Amino acid sequence: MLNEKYAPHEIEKRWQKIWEEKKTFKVNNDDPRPKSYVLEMFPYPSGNLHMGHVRNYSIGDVVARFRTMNGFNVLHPMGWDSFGMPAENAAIQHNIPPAKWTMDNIANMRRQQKELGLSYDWDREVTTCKEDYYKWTQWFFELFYKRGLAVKKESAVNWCDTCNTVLANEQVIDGKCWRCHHEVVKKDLSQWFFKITDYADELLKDLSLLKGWPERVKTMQKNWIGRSEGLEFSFDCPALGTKLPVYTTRADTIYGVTFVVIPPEHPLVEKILKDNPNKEKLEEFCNKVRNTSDIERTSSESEKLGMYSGYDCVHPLTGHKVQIWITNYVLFDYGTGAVMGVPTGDQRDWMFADKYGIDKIITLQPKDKTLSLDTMTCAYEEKDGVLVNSAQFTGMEMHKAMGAITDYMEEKGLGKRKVNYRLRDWLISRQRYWGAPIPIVYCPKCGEVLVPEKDLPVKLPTDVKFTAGAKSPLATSESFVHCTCPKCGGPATRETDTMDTFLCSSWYYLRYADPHNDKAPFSPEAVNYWLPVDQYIGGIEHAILHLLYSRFFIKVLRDAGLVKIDEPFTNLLTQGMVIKDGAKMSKSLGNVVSPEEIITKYGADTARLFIMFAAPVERELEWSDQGVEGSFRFLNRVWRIVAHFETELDQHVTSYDTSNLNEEDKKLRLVLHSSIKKITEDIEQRFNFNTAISTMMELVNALYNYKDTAKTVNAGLIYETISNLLLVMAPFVPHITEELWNKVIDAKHSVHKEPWPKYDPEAIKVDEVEILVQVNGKPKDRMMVSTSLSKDELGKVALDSPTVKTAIGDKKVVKVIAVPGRLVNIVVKG
RNA sequence: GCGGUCAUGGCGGAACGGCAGACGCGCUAGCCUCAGGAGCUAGUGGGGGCAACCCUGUGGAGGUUCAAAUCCUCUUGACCGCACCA
Repeated sequence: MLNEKYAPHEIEKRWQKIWEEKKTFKVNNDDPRPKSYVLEMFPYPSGNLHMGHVRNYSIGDVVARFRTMNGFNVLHPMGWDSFGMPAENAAIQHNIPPAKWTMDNIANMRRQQKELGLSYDWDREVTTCKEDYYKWTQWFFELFYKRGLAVKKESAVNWCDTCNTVLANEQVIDGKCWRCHHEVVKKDLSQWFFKITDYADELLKDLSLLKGWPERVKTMQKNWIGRSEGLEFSFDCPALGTKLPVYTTRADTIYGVTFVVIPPEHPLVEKILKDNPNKEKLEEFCNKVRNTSDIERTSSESEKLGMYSGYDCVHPLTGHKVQIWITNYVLFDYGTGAVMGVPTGDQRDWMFADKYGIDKIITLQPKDKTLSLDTMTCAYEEKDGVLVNSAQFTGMEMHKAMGAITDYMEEKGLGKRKVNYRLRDWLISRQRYWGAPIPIVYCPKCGEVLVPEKDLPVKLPTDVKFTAGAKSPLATSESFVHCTCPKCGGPATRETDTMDTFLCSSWYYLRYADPHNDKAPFSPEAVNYWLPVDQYIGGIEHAILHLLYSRFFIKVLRDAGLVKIDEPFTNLLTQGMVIKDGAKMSKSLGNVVSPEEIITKYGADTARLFIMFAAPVERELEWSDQGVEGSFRFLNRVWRIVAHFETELDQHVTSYDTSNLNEEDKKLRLVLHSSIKKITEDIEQRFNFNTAISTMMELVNALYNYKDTAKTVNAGLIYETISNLLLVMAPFVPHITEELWNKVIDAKHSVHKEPWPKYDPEAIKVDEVEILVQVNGKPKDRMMVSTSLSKDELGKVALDSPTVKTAIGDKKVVKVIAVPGRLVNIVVKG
């Protein structure tokens, strides 16, 4: 006998225990069913789950359970991206060891996840800060190193003073640190880089393979990689005894060059300064520019400043003198680090020339107009025009001229075509403690040496001071720093930096395939079976960072023969944020709703249902306490209607005569089968979980309606309806459905192991349908007609309607459009 | 500046080019109840009408179409990404 009242807490605790004991969601690598890999981005163990997590995992859980019910062997794992700064900050502030802080948080968050009833195979849990994981992260570093893709190089890098570490380009948002939001400064340091730029072209090109990714994410990656085609050529600088190479995408404006600009970082500056009469002032200027913050320096709004170097170079085509200027508006690490200045073709150059009185030459103008320096007030930056003052290219259309001039320069050996990328190499060193140590040893004799594979992992020491300042805390551990050289056996020191945590997360989805392997990061059989991830689900904030790094990793691993795939994630679903009162939930705004609080009040099923119902997955979800009540009310309605029909259900009438149904039965059966169809399509094809749920609500409403209107209860139909209702609801609200299934349908088998229901096409066929009759597009009448009518017959019936006749009056019927099953539109004139 | 997304009742949101507002929240009225912050029933875009009904309506202006929230052009606003990348 069912309880009269729905009591979520008792039900949920009980079933969670049973699922855990029976290992209901355990998955095997050898299973005859087709595989499906459903993955949610693993969390950083910050301490507590927030609503964003709940949304992420609820979506993943619905997809995973739906696929299981549809006959797939589904891999649905969970783990912890557990290296990172917050653990270290806890150590500094509260004197708690980072490992303890992290593991405590993991335990708490895992408990919260279990309270949500998520269908993870917990036996496959991975934790990136554990030795059995970071051993392989280090192993991958070595793989990259051996393939020449991990290199140490000196360069101006992003430095966050608050976090005391360097950052990758991708981790600098608007000139600020992605974690602490403090301003990032440039520092010249020797750091480890992964050469992601070697794969720039493929990372761009293969975006076209990702048909299951949102356009938005692909566009963001495309822009981030930023491929551009242009011409690289050099200006001769006889006075400095060297050449000055520049890069341009506007070869057509080459005859308009009147100066060349270089940044203070440019190697030529040293030569310029030597014996320069203006040395002091130039040096002062260079230092001033170098000390400007990065945001200021790279903002398009900041003033363009420069100083004439005192040296000129020679235009390769005209032989004219071209002044060399040192400026603050050129990026040293893009292209050749020097740029040609064309005042009439580029607004920045125009303003710069105006300010410092540099010559301007018009070399491009509109087809139907002649430009003059006397009347021009800004550069001509239009995307069409004709060349003037450009020797043999004068009169040529600009796009044609771009090619022609480039060809000419190549023929004469003056320059060559060049492709440049905005993407920079991935800086992976971090001067932090809580990360995987870089497995490198520095030997006075042998230089840079890899730690042999058999000695991995290089373990994190525990005898460190966290207040090391600009150096990694690892440097404070004597026992860690001093070692012997693996090559010569002499005394050596270890690299004290750790790896960016994004490296740990670039391969975790591979480890789930084979999580306990201690011989290799994974076996080829396991990854070949499970990978690629069929459905990846996570926040848009990783559009570039994690998703780009992971794609890069897979390409390198593929080239190393470790995997056979080109891309890690076939389909990507980017969920929207959970907000409240129009703003992101945050402690400082005081608008945080904690998942635990909701689970305590209504249970996990309500929380999951509401979060799936309140908004389409990709859009922002506005949290509404009243909305949650509505979801809870719905589950209560389900419970009561099942309880109401318990007597009929107990008879287990699993079949009935469908050819002899009364009106109420027919109606309910139609709603049932069209609901199954709609819900299946909503989940499978479009991820329209919100409308899938509204369809379930309609089905429940139909059941209530049946209860009130049916003169007799058809026990077979009720059994069919309620068992199917529980099945389609199961992925969304696993506890209540399991309980009801167990009590009234099948006490022996889990609802979550049942096959997904199929609708009966016969049941959704109707003999008669209501169609709308329009006259000139305006609704005039509606009528029940047989579905077997042809278009012509439909038109005739419509024209016969008295209402329609009145509406037509004495006007002339011009055309009749009939759409079977929908409407007839009669076009009249006069 | 470049690239992208979006705009529908009081609110969250539905709607293969085919009856706009499904479903839910909120609100109103009624029933049930000692009571209700429980449950049930009905109503709920705006304007008009006693009424059957009529007019109007998807940010704005045009266009395509028998038919437009949906397609096209322009425009306004909001949000997001990149941004001195030569």
